[in-house]
Amino acid sequence: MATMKDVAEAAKVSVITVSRVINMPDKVKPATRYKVEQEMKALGFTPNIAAKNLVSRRTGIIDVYIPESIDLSNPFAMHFITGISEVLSKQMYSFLILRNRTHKHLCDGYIITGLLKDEIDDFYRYALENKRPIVLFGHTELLSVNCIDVNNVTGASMAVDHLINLGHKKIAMINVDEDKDYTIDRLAGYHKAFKDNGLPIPGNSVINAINNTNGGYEATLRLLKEEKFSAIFCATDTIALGAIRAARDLGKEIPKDLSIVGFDGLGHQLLANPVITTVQQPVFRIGSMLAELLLDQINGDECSIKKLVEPELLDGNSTAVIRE
Amino acid sequence: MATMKDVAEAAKVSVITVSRVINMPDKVKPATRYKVEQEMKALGFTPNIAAKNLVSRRTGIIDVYIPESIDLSNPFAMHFITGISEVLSKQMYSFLILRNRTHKHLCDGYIITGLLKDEIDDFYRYALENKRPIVLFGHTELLSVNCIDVNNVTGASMAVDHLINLGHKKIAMINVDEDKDYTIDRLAGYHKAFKDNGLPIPGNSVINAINNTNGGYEATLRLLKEEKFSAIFCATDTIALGAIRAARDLGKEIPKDLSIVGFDGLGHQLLANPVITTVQQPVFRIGSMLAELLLDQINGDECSIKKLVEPELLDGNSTAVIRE
DNA sequence: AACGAAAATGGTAACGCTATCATTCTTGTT
DNA sequence: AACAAGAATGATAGCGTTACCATTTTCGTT
Repeated sequence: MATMKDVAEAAKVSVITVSRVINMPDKVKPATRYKVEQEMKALGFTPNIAAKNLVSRRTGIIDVYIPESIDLSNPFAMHFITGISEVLSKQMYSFLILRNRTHKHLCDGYIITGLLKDEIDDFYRYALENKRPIVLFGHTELLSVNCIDVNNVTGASMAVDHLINLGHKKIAMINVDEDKDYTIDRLAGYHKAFKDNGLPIPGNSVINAINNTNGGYEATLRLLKEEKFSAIFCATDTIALGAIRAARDLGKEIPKDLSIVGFDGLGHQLLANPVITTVQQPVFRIGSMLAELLLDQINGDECSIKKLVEPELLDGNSTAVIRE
Repeated sequence: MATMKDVAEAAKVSVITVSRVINMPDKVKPATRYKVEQEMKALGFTPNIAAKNLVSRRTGIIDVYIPESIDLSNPFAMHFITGISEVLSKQMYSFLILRNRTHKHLCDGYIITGLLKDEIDDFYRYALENKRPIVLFGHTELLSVNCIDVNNVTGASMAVDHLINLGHKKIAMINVDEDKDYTIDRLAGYHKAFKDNGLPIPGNSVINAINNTNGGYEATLRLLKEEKFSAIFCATDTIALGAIRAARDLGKEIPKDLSIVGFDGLGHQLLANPVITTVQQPVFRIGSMLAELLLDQINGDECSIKKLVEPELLDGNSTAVIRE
């Protein structure tokens, strides 16, 4: 493997000039630069990342924390990771997907997602100690943690708006049974839609469930036993899946007898029946934005960004105009 | 950040002894080892990977080549990557997903997938030059390339067997229009099933298609125009999706009028109707096996392994007993 | 107690790169 | 032609680890 020394000898310059051709080409006279570049090509020179990292005190690795509760095999997670990967690999960074917080490891920065408030605080302290920047998919008030989140409030309100526009008034919500920002915000969006449309916020219409298909299934059974709802807004697509199964088991046809909207945009609904109407999070874009933000921070940009991106309503066929 | 020197001073030993505690603990007297370990904990010492890599001439990075033609967002790809990630991160290796072959980059080894025969040859030459091991998801006769592949022959024959057992005799196949090992093998498996069941291999029953839903759609229209088939074996689930749409557009009910089997196991068919009967590849396991094999090779094991893993038939409801 | 072999430990030089400061070469101005 | 100021280049040290060889310690044997 050719080193800078080899290139330097071949081009009859010093190693440091070769280094400059790579890192600050403007500082090298065009003629010298050309000669060096020719020799680099001829020798098939590739810089040794380990050496570079050693001297610049970097590892070249970004830790991506995704808790085990998030299924990596769903397209939602994958798009996110692909977005990150796209940006990082261009900058010769590589990344490690870590599944639990105890797996501590030296890296240049963290992309974290899906953690609870106090977990983020822990992380923040740990990262501050090591002077490593953090970016977060989500939201926190902690300084020097750049965040990007989907606007869960407007997202949820779009979903419920859609139902209201179809004539629904008795709209229930199945929320996720966890104290996270997104659950609070989606609930707020649910309320907002009623308010925006000049409707009273219904009582006894929100029920909590564990975020899996079973949770959605059972919540729906409970929900439809007591009150008569014509539509359900599910805080996640996974819950919506369970809701649809439960409704069918109760003999209801979807969307004729019951409209259902989800949230997330799991994708791959190719042969699904019904295709769930859902609020899609642009996770690919969020992943790449977070990676860019993190690299900026690593390179010394002291910006503090708390950004919300707007999701999009994907109309499927799990919703219909209410029957009179 | 604490270095070995700090630990050495604190424990009143030399740096090299600290190094030995980490890399060859047996060579250090228990009392010394204990003292060093205590100090490592107290100082929160983590070895500097860059320095380790520099001196041991490694990069700590594995390049994973997945051609752009493979959609990273499908669960199939994701399980594969997760399998790789699981193994590598335990050994403090990290990985880069590369999407085209021109993106050449120094690494400790390659995991490659989805390449054509001559592309593998190219790769092989390049990797040999750099003395970097390769493992392949697929098959090749090249020495020192360890391969793991799904047994596409038995997989395809399982699928067709299943149809034959349901009473089907006029079984068509839609194969992928590419000259890859898996297409050849799945075709061979199709033939094998007839032979195993003592049936004659039908003529004019195999048609090629581009590997996407449109390809499957159009191939099915062509197929059903001429001959009367009661079942179709699709070489991929993606083609099967298109086939189902085409059949429906021709007014056929599935599985009543036409049985369809796919191959791959894309997953996430939660609300799908029908759920495609398919041959599932254990991609997670293949990913982790490949990663382990590669690490073994990097550590000097000169083993040559060409292994086939057996896929599994997942029964959905896109197949039914033939109507008389 | 003296000796030798084996175990345990240490000193020093790399690994390939960049930072820092020093030196040489250009160029424009008087 | 002389000079200053800036551009271009170079010499050297050091990043944190391991490899190699040298030295010291330990322990059983005579």
